[in-house]
Amino acid sequence: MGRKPCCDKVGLKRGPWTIEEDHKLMNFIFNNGIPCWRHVPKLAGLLRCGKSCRLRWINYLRPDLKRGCFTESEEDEIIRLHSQLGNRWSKIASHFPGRTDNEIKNHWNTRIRKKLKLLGFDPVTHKPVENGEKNKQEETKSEDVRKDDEIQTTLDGTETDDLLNNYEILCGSLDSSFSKEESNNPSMATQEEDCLKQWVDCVDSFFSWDNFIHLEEQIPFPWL
DNA sequence: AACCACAACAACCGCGTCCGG
DNA sequence: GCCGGACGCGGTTGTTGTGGT
Repeated sequence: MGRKPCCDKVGLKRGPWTIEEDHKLMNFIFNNGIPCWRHVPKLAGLLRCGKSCRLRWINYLRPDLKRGCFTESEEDEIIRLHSQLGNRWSKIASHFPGRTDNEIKNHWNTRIRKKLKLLGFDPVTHKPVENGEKNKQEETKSEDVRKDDEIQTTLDGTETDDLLNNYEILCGSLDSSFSKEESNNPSMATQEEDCLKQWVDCVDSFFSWDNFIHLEEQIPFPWL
């Protein structure tokens, strides 16, 4: 029963990636593309499994990643998409160029879910929590959590009722098509440009580019 | 200054799906 | 159509950072 592990784990490194490992992986992918993740670690000289390399590349090293906090409008769209798609993070992420499913999932679990709960909505169904159920939940809350909730009931001075209204308006427009919005979005090109700039700034400060040999000649970047 | 609790994020794990043989 | 390998996804865990006591 069960699947074979994706790789022989003996002797493989785990945990946080070092700069040197990132460097090796990036250098390899820039020079060779991604032939087969299973072979990448060996060819790149890394003691990692292919899955780990893939994850690192997708979630952290990819040039088109947009790092930084989620904007309010991004959060709103995440909520809206989640109400439509559920926990299909990759599908949700596909609507946010430069954002990864992991990033969105983490943001949902750490912030948005709490926000919805505080507003009295079930983050799974996106429906208002029943009063009885809510009361039951309230009873089981610790004193500390309740205090926390009291503070949070007004966010930035906005009354909870207003927030509820906003949320309902948000969810009320579920029919609008995303692809249509995207295609009509004039800021999309500048967003991509910003992503690239951000990434270059980020990598610049992170690595010594002297270590890359004639990078511009070797990287098959589509924009070069 | 030291400790603790919590939040945020990175990374791992296991399963489902896809695809080529 | 079946099988097995590889990839992708979503849930979960681990690690690090930060604020409070």
